[in-house]
Amino acid sequence: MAKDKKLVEEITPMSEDFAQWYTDIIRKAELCSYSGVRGCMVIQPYGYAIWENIQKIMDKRFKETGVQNVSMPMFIPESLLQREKDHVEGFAPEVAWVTHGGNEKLPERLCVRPTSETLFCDHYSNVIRSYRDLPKLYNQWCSVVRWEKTTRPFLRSTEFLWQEGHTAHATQEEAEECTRMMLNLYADVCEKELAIPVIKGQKTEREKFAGATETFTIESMMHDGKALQSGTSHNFGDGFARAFGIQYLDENNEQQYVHQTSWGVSTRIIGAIIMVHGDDAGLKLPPKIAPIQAVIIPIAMHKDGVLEKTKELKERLEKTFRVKLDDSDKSPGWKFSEYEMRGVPVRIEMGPKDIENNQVVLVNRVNREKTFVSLDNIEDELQNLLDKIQQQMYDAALQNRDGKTSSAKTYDEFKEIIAENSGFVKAMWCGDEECELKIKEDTTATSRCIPFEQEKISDTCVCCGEPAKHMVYWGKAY
RNA sequence: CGGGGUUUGGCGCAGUUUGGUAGCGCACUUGGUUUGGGACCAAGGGGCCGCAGGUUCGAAUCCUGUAACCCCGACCA
Repeated sequence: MAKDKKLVEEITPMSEDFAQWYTDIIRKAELCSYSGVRGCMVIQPYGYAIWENIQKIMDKRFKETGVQNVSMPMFIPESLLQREKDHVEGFAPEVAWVTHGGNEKLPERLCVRPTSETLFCDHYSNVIRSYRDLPKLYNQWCSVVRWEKTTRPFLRSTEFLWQEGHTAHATQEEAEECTRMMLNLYADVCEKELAIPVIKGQKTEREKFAGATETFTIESMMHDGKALQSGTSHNFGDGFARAFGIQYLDENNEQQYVHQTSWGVSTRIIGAIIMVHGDDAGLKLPPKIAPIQAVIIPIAMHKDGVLEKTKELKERLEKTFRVKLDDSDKSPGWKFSEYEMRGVPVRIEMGPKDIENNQVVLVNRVNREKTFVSLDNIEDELQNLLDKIQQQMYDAALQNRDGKTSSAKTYDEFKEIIAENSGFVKAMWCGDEECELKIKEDTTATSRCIPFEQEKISDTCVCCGEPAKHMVYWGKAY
């Protein structure tokens, strides 16, 4: 259709330039815009509303597991940051420093938190005395700052919003269990609420968090086949506890070190939602987190009491759903495209013909399928359609991922797949960091994770041919 | 931090080669006609040409410096 052409002019087609498509979507849908500070973005109302919905869902789930919210300072004294060796080495290159308070030079410079392990540890060392004080299950919603070399909206910005959970436990088993539980929680939120299928697994030594004994991750695949680490959960063992002196007296009156975890999900997940679900017409938002679940478009709204009827419908539906009525004097066609671009899952058209027949038209954002439904049971029909869309989006994302996942037995095969079509490659690995590095140098692909669900592709490492220890997902990543 | 590109009303661009005081489309405002896939007519408003120096009677245009953004690599959520 000729009109469709005009529509896509404003959004670069994915197939032409995926990166430009991503930037176009963000700008056109008004998710965020650049600010006066390099790499820092203004998250606009529509983008922030998505974050708020994710927050609500996750916060509720955290609390169901006994987690409490707290707020930590945004500054970390340099000496505190340096307490744990691996941690400071990991983060020091990318921290911002505060050197002055007013006109006075500070006696010790303060780092703007890149993550808050050290603050939580310092606090825990002050408040934990007895096994009766454990576990501590804290979380905070905040922003952190990392002076990244290159930035991209949502995916990598200098300052970003996230939640960081930090827990302290009496035993290693408890900490390990918590680490896995939170990873499962993240995976469940991604799959059930955001309609993003994920692969759960463990990061290799090389890819794990600075200071952790083990890092678990959920990896998702974007529409272009690239991987995005979408959430992580770390087990710290007692490493931080030893560095910060976090000890408690156990039941036998003996001093013990606590075992800790931390886990986080950031606004990067919004980037995942955009890149997993979107298409050339714009965003597609999963109904469960869409700020607007259905938009009502009046047709010929100055005729036959259309406007009044659509207002009535809005008041009726907003008791159950997040709905918007667009009664601006833009043409209906403009509105159709606009709300598709903004990813609103369902469009409800209501015009004189519909009013005459006591019906409305529901249009599915995923496939533009139209259904005529009676006003009598509109609530049920809308709920069914939203559920259906949620499922369709998950299925489509899963299909895309599976279609771009392959396995390789030989190194030539491996290199060929990575070079031709980006995506996940399942291949065996000997466990040696040398091979990981070589693969990265040869192909730019990195180990995404050692999945919990192992398969045996072959007996030997895809790179060096030595006996294999694990099956690993490899891929190019954001 | 390396290699490449861009920067001119809100957005997208032309103008730069050959210096002469800024233009187009969309968006915006007002009025009217419209409305089932980005409507039409008419009248308006809006730009220290990224920033700082320099050359010149005169700079968006030439020279120097600098910043931001985008893409490709190295580092990360």
